[in-house]
Order: sequence, then structure tokens, then C-alpha cells
Amino acid sequence: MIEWSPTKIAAFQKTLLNWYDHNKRDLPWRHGHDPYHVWISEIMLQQTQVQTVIPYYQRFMKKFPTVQALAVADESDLMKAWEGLGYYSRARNLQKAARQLVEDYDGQWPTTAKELQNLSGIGPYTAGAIASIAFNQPVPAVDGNAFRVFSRLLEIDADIAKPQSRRIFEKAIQPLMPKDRPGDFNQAIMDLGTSYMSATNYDSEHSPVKAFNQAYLDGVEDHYPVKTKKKRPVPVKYFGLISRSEKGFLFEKRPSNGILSGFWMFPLIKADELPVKPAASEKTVLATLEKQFLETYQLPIHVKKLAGQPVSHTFTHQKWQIILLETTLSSQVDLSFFPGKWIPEAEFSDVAFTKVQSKMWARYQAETRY
DNA sequence: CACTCGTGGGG
DNA sequence: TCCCCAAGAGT
Repeated sequence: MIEWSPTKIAAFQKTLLNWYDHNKRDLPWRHGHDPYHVWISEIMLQQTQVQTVIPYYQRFMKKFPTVQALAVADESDLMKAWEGLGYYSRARNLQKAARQLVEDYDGQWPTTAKELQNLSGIGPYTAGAIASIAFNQPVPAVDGNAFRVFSRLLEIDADIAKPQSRRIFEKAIQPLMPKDRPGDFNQAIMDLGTSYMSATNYDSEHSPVKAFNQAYLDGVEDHYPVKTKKKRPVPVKYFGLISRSEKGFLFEKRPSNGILSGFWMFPLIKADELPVKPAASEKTVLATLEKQFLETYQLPIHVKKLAGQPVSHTFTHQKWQIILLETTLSSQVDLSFFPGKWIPEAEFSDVAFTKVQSKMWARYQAETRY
């Protein structure tokens, strides 16, 4: 890692902010510095591309225009607004924090990064972003862009995949923050990080800060940022149960913990958790599944495998392969032992579907021409 | 600290 | 197909 003189720091600030003033992206959340607007956009932008966020942000602001509106919203409306964005705990934490603001802070935003981190879903990055953009606090906002940009500018060798690297970057960036325009500085770094200094297809030759890019000047740019590789998703096999009756389709409410928690989905049975020998025939496996459903939920199902390949869906850490099973079940069956309910197809559009649920539904329609 | 938690896009 | 990446936070 290298260090800059005060003269060089001043020159960098001037160059960066001048470029930003003439080239900043016109984004919906950049029309003012309302902390609510900054907050919602920052949460949505976590691990999510700008282009994806824009329509969600606009719909969200129309539906939940204020902290108070968000605090009193129905959770189902909230999840519907978040449908398809992923990392759904972001939405739930958003409402938790809205209620914290109303109840614990009397509707008054805390203005320092330290205080902001007491709100659910606001971690070190988002706290820095809100504090600097909405409240003019001279603190860094270290996201993936900042990691990448400053690792190159200063040749910082710390592995950005390691949690401990954050403080190294924060300490390196803090002295570079302009006291008068910290929010613009942080946003300029983000714009730089998605353009001239992007992860792939970067163009340092034409970058406005190429004279400050030590890695570029030394011809070692492809070495930065240092980042250890992630593990690949683990394959997991499921059976997806699609049961139709006069009352609609049978849905199960997923557990309150874990992946896709709380969503209504076609019941999913993990194949590995069925009590069968690894070498069991498919016929045996399906018979066991029927037996389990009868014993556990008092539901007399008779499954029929749907044609076609399994429905495949990849998450960050899991790759699901779902074999769809069709059953017809009387709408009169007793569901008191089953954590689910019938949902009429006419109501599907009111229910938040996860991506994998949409895939199963689409496949069912295609295979059955239902 | 290592792991979990979604989805879409690009090479 | 597979991998990486994208304005991270909670546990």
C-alpha cells in the first residue's frame, strides 16, 4: 500500500469531484438528499445492480412514500413490493428499522454513522453512505466499488473477501475524504467503480484519475483487488408437490428461518430427507413420500411425476433440482396438520412469488397446458 | 470469523 | 454450463 501527500490528496479530490460534477449518473434517488430516499436506495442496491433497482425503487416510493408509511405497511404488501429482488431479509429489516425510527427515535433520524448502525439492516457501508450523503458526515462508505477502486489507486493488498480488511480500507480512505463534500466523494467513487474502474472491462487509460492509479501506473492492475474465490453451490434435490382442487393450489408456508423464509410456495420435500436407501428405485422413493405425507400431515396424496427435466434454480450457496409431482387432492381434506392452505389461481398475483416458485408454476402450466 | 441469504447479467 | 460480479448485513 502507498500513501499520498496532502498536496496529492487535494489534487485527487479536485479531479474526482470535477469529473463527478460533469459526469454523474442521473438516478432517481439522486434528486435531493432525503435520508429516506438515500436509505431505501442503498438497501435495494446491496448486491444488486442499479439497472435492476430503478423500477423497484420508483414503485416502492409511490407505495411507501415515508418512514411512517413503511412502518405501518402490511408485510404481504412489503414482500410483494420486494418480489424478485432477492435477499428478502433486507425488506423485513427495512420495516423493523422504520418502526425503530418511529418508536425509538421519535421519527428523527440519527445523523452519525455510528448511530445509524443501530438500525436493523444498516451495517458499516450503508451507515457511511447515509451519513455522508444525507447528513454531510465525512466518513467513507466502503462497498465493493470502494474496495476495488482504492485497492487499485493505493495498491492495497488486503484480501477484500476477509471481514478484517474493511478497517484497513476505512483507515486508508478516511484521510482522503473532503470535509465539504463527503457524500459526493463517496458517490463519485461508486460511479468511477462502475465505469472506468469496473471489475471487468475497466478502462484505466481514459480514467479521469489515471494519474492517481498506482496499480495502472505500475502495470499491475489485473492484480487488484485481491479477493479469494467463493465456493460453488451445493446441489440439492427436491420434490415439488403441485396439488390442485376446486379451492385452488396447495401452498406451504416456508419456515421462519433459512432460505426463502416465510414465503408461500408449492410444498418442497428434500429428497435426501426421505427414509430410503440411497439405491432405492424411484418407485420406492415416491411411495415413501406418499407414506410420509399421510403419516405426517394426514394427507392422502397420490403423486404422478410430470414430464420434462427437473426445475433448476441456483442460489449463492445451493443449486436446487426440483422434480415436479402432480397430485389431485380433494378440497375437503383436513389441512389442520399441514402448514399450508389452498390459494386460488386468481389470487396468485397478490401473493409474492419467489423466482423458483414462478419457475415451478411456469413449468406446471407448460407441461399440463393447464 | 465463516457462513448464510436471491436474483440477473456477462464472459 | 459455469464462473464471477453487483451501492452488504446478520448470525
